[in-house]
Amino acid sequence: MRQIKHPNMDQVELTDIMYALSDPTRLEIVGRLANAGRKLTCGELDLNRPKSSMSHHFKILRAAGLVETLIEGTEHMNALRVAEIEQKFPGVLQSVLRALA
Amino acid sequence: MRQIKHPNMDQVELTDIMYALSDPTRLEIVGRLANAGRKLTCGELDLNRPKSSMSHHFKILRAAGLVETLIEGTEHMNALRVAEIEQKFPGVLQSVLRALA
DNA sequence: TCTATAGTTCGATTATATTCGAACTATAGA
DNA sequence: TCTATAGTTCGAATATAATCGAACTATAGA
Repeated sequence: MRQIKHPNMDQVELTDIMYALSDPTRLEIVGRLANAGRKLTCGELDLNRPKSSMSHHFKILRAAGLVETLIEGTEHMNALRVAEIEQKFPGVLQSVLRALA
Repeated sequence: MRQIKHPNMDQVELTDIMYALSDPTRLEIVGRLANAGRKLTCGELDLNRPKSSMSHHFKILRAAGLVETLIEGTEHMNALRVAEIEQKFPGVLQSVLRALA
């Protein structure tokens, strides 16, 4: 598996996004990715949880189209798909990020 | 029980709102309330589901601060708390409503 | 006071999510 | 080729949610 697969925006439902953002841990991840302004590894987020739990949450964030993960060496670099989400659902992610800040 | 209790906005968490909006049935209810532009009874929504199921979803929408229910006679009149939600979490509900339309 | 109506509550069933340890995969670097 | 590192997958336990029938509450109107 060379790179992780991500959904196209036209496959993403609003309910997927709402669901992904309904968990405090995932909202925390999203907030940190937004604040970082650069790609972060899962480890850098350090939410004090087992790797398998983090992996689970990232899977859901990816499925919702919120996060893009690029494999670089042994690390997985994560970024928010802000622009794409913004185009599909204008204002939704941006207003959530504003609410988090 | 004269009137139904609703949470103050300062008791409402963003995760509550995201969770409430993550269910297709509830998103449908929210969309219809927004489009109606007036208070609707549960029955008027007519989503073809048992009363107990509808009541369950309304309970969650109320707990999330999204819906306000006023008892008038035997009917429960429901409205979105658009202005209050907008003040607490600017843009969140509005952008979701735009995405639904 | 009786009846119909609107919605809630209760309780049980089923479905879906969360959590996390253990085993696994893939890559970098020695 | 060996080892360490980063993250995924698997599996099982536990928790939370959705669904809906049946019984209940409250009000309007006859």
